[in-house]
Amino acid sequence: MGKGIPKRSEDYSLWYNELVKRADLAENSAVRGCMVIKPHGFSIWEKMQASLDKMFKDTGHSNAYFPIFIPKSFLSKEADHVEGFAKECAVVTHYRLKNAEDKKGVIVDPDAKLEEELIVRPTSETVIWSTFKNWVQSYRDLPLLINQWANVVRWEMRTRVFLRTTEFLWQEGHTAHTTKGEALAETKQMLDVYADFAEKFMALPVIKGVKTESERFAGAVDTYCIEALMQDGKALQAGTSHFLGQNFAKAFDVKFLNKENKQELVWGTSWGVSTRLMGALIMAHSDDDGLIIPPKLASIHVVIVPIYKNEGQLASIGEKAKEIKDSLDKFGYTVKFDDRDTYKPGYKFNEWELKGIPVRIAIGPRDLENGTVEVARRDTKEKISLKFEELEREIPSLMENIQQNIYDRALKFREEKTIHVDTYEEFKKVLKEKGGFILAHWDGTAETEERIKNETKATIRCIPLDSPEEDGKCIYSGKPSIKRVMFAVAY
RNA sequence: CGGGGCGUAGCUCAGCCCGGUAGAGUACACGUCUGGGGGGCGUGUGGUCGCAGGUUCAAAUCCUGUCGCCCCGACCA
Repeated sequence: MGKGIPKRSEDYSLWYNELVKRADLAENSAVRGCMVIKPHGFSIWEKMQASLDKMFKDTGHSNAYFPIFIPKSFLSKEADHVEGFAKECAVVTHYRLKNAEDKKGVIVDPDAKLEEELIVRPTSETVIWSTFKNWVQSYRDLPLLINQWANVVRWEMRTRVFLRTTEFLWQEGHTAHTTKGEALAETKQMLDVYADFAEKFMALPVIKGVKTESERFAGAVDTYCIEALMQDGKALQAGTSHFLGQNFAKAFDVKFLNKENKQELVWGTSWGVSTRLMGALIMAHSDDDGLIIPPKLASIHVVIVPIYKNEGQLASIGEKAKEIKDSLDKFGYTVKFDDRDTYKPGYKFNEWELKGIPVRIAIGPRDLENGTVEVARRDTKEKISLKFEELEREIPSLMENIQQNIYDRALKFREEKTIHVDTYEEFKKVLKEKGGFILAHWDGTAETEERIKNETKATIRCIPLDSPEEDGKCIYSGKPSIKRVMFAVAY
C-alpha cells in the first residue's frame, strides 16, 4: 500500500474500505462483522447524534431506554415482523460459563440453560409495545413520543463497515397515537426531520419516498424513506419512518379509552437512522485524497499547522495560533493547533486532508513577517492568503461556503445521474452505463419488481413523494401506470 | 450455505513448487541534517512462520486435520 489511498475510479469499494481505515474512522474487530468505531469516526457520529437529538426534542420527543434482550415469545406476536427478522437474530441460550475439564479455557455451563431464550434486539418494537400496553389507559396518556439511542444486532451474512455491520448504533423512535391521521402525520414529520438533517447537516441531498410492499419494514403498513445517491451511482437508504397502523397495538393489545368511554386500539409509528449514515457521508462527499466532512459535523473545524525552523519561530507561531483559536472560539468553531514536533508540515497536510478537516491554516516565518496566514479549504483544496485580522470575518463565511458547496456538488451529481426512461432497453442501458436514479413507469406488481431485480439487480428504491401523476406504460409489462417510481442498484 | 483466496514483524507482503533453522518495504525507537505538500542519512527494536498432529537427521516449506479471516454470490438498514 502506497502513501495515498486507492482511486475511486479504479476500485470504489477498495477506496471506501481504505479510506475508513486510513482516516481513522473505524476498523474491523475481533468479532466478525463488528467494527470498532475510532475516536475520529465516533466524533462525527456524536455530532450527528447531537443534532438529531435536538431535532427530536424540538418535535416533542423524549429519550428513554429499553433492554437489549427480548424474550423470544415477544418476537412471535406480530406475524410479518417475525418473518422479517427471524433469519438474522442472535439468541442468548445460557447465562453462565465454567472452567473446561482440561483447564484450558471456559465452556458454556450446560446446567445454566435459560428457560426462555432471549433475543438480542434487531429492533425494539416488540419490547416497547409490550411496555406501551402498561403506559396507555386513556386518550389522555397519548400521544407517547419516545426515542432511544441504542445498539442493535442483525446477523447479516455479508457485512461492510458502517454500511452493514452485525452490531450497529442507531436511534429508534416509537410513538403511539389516538388517530390514524395523527400517526401518519408523525411518520411524515419524522421523515421531514431526517431529510432536513441529511440536507442541512450532512450536506446530502435526499429523495423522500414511500417503499413498495416488498421493501417495506416487516410489520409496517407503510414505510417512508430518504434515499441518497453515492458517487459510484448506487443508492443508499439513509433513513426510514414507518407508519405501523394498528399492527403492533393489536399484537400487544395496546388500547385506550376514548372520550366516549370506548376501547380503541392505538396507532403507531417507528423511525430510525443508524451509523450507516457514516457510510453515506463518506461515499457522498469524499475524494481520492480522503474524507471531506461538512463543517456542521466536524469536531475539528480548523487545524493550524506551524512551519518553523527553530523553537523561537514555533513559539511566535504558537502565540498567533492561540489568538486565532480564541477569536474563532466565539463562533463555536473548534481549532486545533498541531504543534507536534514529530511530523513534518507536508505530512500533517496530508494527514488532516485524509481526515477531512474542513479548513487548514498554515503559518510560517514568511507569514509572521507579512502578518498573513495561508488558508486552505478541504473541499476544493483551494488556498488563499489572508491577513490575521481578516480571519474572524472570513472563516465563518468560508465554513458556510464549504457546507453549501459540498451540498451543491452532491446535488448536481445526483441531478446528472437522475434519468427518465420509457423502455426496458433504455433502462438496462442507462443502468449499465451510468447507474444512478432511474425514473420509470411500473405496473405496481411485486412480480414485475422481482423480475426486474433478478434481471438487472436494480430495485425500486421508492415511489418519490413529489412524483407527479403522469400516464404511462410499465417499462417491463407495458401495463398502464400513473406514476413514475425510482429505480437504482442499492447498497 | 455455494464459489474463490489468504493466515510469516504493528501493517503490506516475499520465501514454500525444489526441506537446511527467517527476509524486504513500511511503521516504531535513537542520533543527525532538515522543515511552505507524505524528507535524507546512520544505528537499532521487533517474528513459538494461525493451531494440532504426522513424515524426516532436519519443516515456514511436504502430508493430515483443525481454527480463523477476506472477497464474490443468495439475504438485508
